[in-house]
Amino acid sequence: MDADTVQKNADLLKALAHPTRLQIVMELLKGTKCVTDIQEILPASQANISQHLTVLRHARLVDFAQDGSQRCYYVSRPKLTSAVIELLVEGESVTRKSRDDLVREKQSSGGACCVR
Amino acid sequence: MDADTVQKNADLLKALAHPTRLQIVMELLKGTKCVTDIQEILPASQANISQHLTVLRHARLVDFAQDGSQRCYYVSRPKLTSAVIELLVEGESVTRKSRDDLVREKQSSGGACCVR
DNA sequence: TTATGATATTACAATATTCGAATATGATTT
DNA sequence: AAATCATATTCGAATATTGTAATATCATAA
Repeated sequence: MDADTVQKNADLLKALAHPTRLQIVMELLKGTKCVTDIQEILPASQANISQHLTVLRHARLVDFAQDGSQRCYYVSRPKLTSAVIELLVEGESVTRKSRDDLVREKQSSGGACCVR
Repeated sequence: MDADTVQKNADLLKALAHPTRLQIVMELLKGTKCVTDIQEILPASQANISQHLTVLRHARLVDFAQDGSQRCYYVSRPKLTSAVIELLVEGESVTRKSRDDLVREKQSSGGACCVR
């Protein structure tokens, strides 16, 4: 990943990294919704939801189709977002390694490790 | 996902959502490294790298094993982090839908859509 | 065309993040 | 014990994010 791509991907993650925005995306993955629909589901004001949708839109994670006075929002990169959310839901447990574990790893797998 | 889990997962994403931290994790996925090793790879100061490692550690994304005066950092949830990074590298292209697309989706898939 | 419903924008205060500079801590070597 | 290497912490200024309140826009209905 070149520096520019790293920055873009960090920005993408940042857009997802807010509880309200994460919930909005999860709801939209279930189906297209307008702002009012989202308001009925999440405990946030209309203005606030609209602001979060703007952030998600700028990150190109969601988009909308206009339907009269409503805007039907949908997830514009559903595979990416649903896969990330799946991974979060799975919730890998934390691995702890001792110095000795690292020494052993260095032995077996060639040596890409800082341990002596 | 209950409210508490949403918050925790948003925090996890936030820890990853910084270019320097994302790069640190990518480097550590290649192999355990101490702070000095990371300094030689990334364009950031010692203090700054240490600060970012603290953030990653608090998010339980990395941990270290002490080796004398060095700290060998490693990724403590490698499946989660490598899978997320894989997805970012793949880079799903953005889908754009018209109102008519949404109407059609509503027709076929039952009706979980806000469109008329 | 006035009213209303749906959504966006602006302004602003509160809070959080970021990074550099300086300093501290802890282990190892001399 | 003093010097040195590896790393962490603290402080503070700059910047960014967040939420609320108020207002604006825009489409439709009356």
